[in-house]
Amino acid sequence: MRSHLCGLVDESLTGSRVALCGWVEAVRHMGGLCFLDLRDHEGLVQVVLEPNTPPHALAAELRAEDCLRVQGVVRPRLKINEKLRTGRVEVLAERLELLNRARDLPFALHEQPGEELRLRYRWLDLRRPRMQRLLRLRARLISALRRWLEGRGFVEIETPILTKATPEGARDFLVPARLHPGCFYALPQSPQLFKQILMIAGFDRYYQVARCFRDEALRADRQLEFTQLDLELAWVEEADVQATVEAMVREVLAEVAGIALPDPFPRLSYEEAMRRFGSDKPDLRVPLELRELTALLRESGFRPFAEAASRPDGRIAGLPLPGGAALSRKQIDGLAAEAARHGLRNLGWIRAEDPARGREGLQSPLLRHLADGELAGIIEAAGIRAGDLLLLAAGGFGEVSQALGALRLRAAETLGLVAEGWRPLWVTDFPMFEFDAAERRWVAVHHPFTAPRCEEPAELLHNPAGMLSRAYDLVLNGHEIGGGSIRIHRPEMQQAVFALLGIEPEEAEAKFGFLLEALRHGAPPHGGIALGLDRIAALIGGVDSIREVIAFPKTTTAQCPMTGAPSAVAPEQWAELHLRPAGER
RNA sequence: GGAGUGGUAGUUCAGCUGGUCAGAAUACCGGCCUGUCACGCCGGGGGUCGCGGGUUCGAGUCCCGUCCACUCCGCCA
Repeated sequence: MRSHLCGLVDESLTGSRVALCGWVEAVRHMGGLCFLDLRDHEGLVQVVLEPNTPPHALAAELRAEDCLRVQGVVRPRLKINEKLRTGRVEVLAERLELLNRARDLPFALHEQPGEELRLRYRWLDLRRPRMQRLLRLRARLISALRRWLEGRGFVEIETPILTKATPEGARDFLVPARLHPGCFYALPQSPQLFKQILMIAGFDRYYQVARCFRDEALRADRQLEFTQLDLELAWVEEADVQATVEAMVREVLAEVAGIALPDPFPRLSYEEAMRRFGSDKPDLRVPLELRELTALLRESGFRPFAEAASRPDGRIAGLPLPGGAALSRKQIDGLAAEAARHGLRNLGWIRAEDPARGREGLQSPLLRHLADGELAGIIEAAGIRAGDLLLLAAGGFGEVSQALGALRLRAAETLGLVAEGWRPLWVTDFPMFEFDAAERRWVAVHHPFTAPRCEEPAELLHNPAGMLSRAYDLVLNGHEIGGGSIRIHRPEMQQAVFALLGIEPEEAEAKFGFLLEALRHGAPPHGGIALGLDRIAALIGGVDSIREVIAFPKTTTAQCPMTGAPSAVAPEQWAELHLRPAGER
């Protein structure tokens, strides 16, 4: 009612009698006149009380954030303040009704309190125009996605929240099963297996706005529970899924946020992404690229370079920063610290005053270690010009790539090189497995249900290290907003993957028997994707944290300042669930 | 599990190498103000300096521990 009426109050109603509800944003007195700013979600509506009218007595008692109903006549305003968006409408009040009195608030709505306070008093925080905008944007996004999918034959099917624990992947949230002592349900990390079952069940275009749960550390872009747009299609290959998702994302983001995305999205292999950008989710708004120096420095007289270049997995790479010579020593140290955070102990750099003068035109702690030819080769290979700075890293491929990838982003920000706009891309050709050195076994890069790039299980078993998968990630401006794959639809291949992951046949039957059995009943080829709705909403809303687009998020210690969750429960509840508090026997 | 930054009035913050450092703005309370819109002017109240311990003649300040918030690494199939 409030929004409805407020929405109707505009200048076209001049002279009309209206009733509207809202919070009193501010009360101002000027002689016998009183001005109230009544706030709806769009902004402020001004209410005027003239001297000595009955409502005035009440108005004198009002304070900010009281809840009020006003009846009166809309009249032309005398002044307008475009900057503050107030004074758009003036209502001469005939009757004021105080619906609910507000006590002093812990913070004024125009103030900028810390995040903990905002979360504790989330009902106040959410009243503010910024949060109204973000949550309404999120709602429009989800609504538009649903409409798009519904229009193309996708069926939304709900899958269980209480389900079965999965052995791999993230840590599960477990729910004790009262009716089955010692047994637990798990909250889903994703509806992955259910949607594959739905493909086998003949729902060949499924989607779900699905809440997912992972008991892992929280971050600006990670919450314990988050929302995926989960999709799956039968009888498809990579290009089909990608074309569908691309069209959906392109059309929906244009509709809800006026964002124009390229058609088609560029594709980049995982290998090329790591080589050129040092990341599997490169931000293409940044015009910087890594340069390969490994071969050039294989014979270097500088031991660290020669050693790194001779390692089988070694890499020496440079990151040229145009105009980077202007960076201060302190700023370079800051970049080195960033590299250290990503596991790179020594960051080399060469500052190019005038590379045409050879060694004389360069500044670097490395100068005395490198021969003239090497220096010239590096400058040439990296494309260094006067005024540039070259960052250098040597070591293992992953370590060097990741560190320079992080520096690429950091330096671009420092140098103001991040372009405006929206740059999506697909990252494809991921490896099927990577070797976990600590646990000395293969682990799935995507997940164990992802199809490999081969037809026969024997091929996979013969070459797990070199096998690529049929997975793909969707990246937007350096953020992974979705990941998916073509799935395994033959039980023999699924068993081969389980075997490579060290899951014994009996274990596989116990944990995934239902999937293997379903695959044996004529499973069609299928594939899909899951998009991170929180991340997409945050991106198009222009905010840095998904907490800003979640109504009631958790803090980084996984607590809710508003409700106090999680909290202790009574001993009777422990007993009922066949549990004992830690420490008791 | 690890690293970093922060925690001082309701709120946002200042407070240097330990010694009038208990401060500002805003909010709140009282008074004044006939077109205000973060109104303005005058006056007033308000703090366990996150918590615990230590060093010192003396700690908001230094040290140790701890809790909380945020960022990052690990982790997130």
